[in-house]
Amino acid sequence: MKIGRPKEFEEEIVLERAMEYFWDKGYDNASLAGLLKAMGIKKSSFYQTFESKQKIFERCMQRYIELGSKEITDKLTTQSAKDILRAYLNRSISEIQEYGEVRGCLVMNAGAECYKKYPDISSLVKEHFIFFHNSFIDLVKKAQKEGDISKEKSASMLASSFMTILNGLALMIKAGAGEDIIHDIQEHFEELFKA
Amino acid sequence: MKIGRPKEFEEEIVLERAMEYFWDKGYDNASLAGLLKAMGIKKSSFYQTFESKQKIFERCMQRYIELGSKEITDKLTTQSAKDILRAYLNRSISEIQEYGEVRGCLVMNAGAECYKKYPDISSLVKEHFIFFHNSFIDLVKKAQKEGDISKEKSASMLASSFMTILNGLALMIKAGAGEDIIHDIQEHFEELFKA
DNA sequence: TTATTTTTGTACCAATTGGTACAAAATATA
DNA sequence: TATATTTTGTACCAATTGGTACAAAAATAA
Repeated sequence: MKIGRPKEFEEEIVLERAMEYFWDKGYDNASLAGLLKAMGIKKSSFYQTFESKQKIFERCMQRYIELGSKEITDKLTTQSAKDILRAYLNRSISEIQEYGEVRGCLVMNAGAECYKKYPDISSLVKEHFIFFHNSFIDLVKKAQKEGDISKEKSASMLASSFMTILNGLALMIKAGAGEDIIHDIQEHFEELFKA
Repeated sequence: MKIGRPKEFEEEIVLERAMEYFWDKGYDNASLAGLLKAMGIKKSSFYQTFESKQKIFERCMQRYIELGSKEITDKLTTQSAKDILRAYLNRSISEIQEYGEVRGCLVMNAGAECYKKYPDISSLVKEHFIFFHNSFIDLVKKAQKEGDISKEKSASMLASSFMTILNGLALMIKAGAGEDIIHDIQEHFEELFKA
């Protein structure tokens, strides 16, 4: 067995708790104190295991993407690609309806927040951004192949537009958009992604 | 004449300097020290004239909207409504091309940043949000009347979509979107707002 | 049991935050 | 000139920030 005093927590579990906390609060507004409380570990354990606030945040973004990718591949066995795209849009909407809050995308939020302030995080976000974009291109292409989205528009353009709408909607809701405007956006989505 | 020692600055001027600073930095990330430096006044003058960081920020949002509205009415004498809409979209794009930075909309940024953290600012943003939306509805209706946008889609839906794209684009650029994706969004705009 | 290794708890730290207190300076009125 | 009024400059403040130091605790290996 491993020598020395054993860890009293599982790294993966407390990492995902940190991820949820960062997702709620963003980067700067996530205080170390709150983070430790959310993770259920003490400061010394935190710094020994995760090195710094920035380092664990970067790991949280990575974990966020891993979990998201896994979710898509899982859903693809039972849902159409277009339904998955629609589900992304409806996520912010049901969040606000059920919990009264919107979180948006952890990584894209970090992109906006850390822009011009934390270059390391920003460039990591930029890498992830490309991954997101490619994932959406794949989904659009699949939906086009399945006949649910017209093949007249390019998959790249539709993926870009979709990401823009997705992130724009979350921001709009945070800024105070009500049911009527949310409905407008849904209509816009159906119009853009018609067969 | 007014009794007592005279002010060494003009309130309106330093207010607009504060507005620019907040526009660059956001709310939390705008430090009092930086704000004072940008405004060119001392702490005591600041607190006597503007009361608090939050109060001056609220005044900055108000000023931002006043200046924006004035800009639109000015442009409407020489430009078509559709060109003004297009100019909004191109603003973020030329910002990134010329200065290498994107600021987005001061008020909408505040909406995202202050969401669930500063209820007073959030509810003020919500008020302004409605004003923005109505302004865009007016512009769309005008463009429809001028024959530059199809009358088949509702003005409200187009205004909502436009705001979403506008704010989504700024966020996308901050998160690392490159020229190709920006081009995709421009294409999407022209497609959505065709005659 | 003793020595070694690792984790955990607590106390501490310098820097920064927005905001206040108060005296000094600059003006108008009497 | 003396007094009232307002602005400005400086010193200060408590609270919070992310991060470090170090001893106590808990395990294995000898």
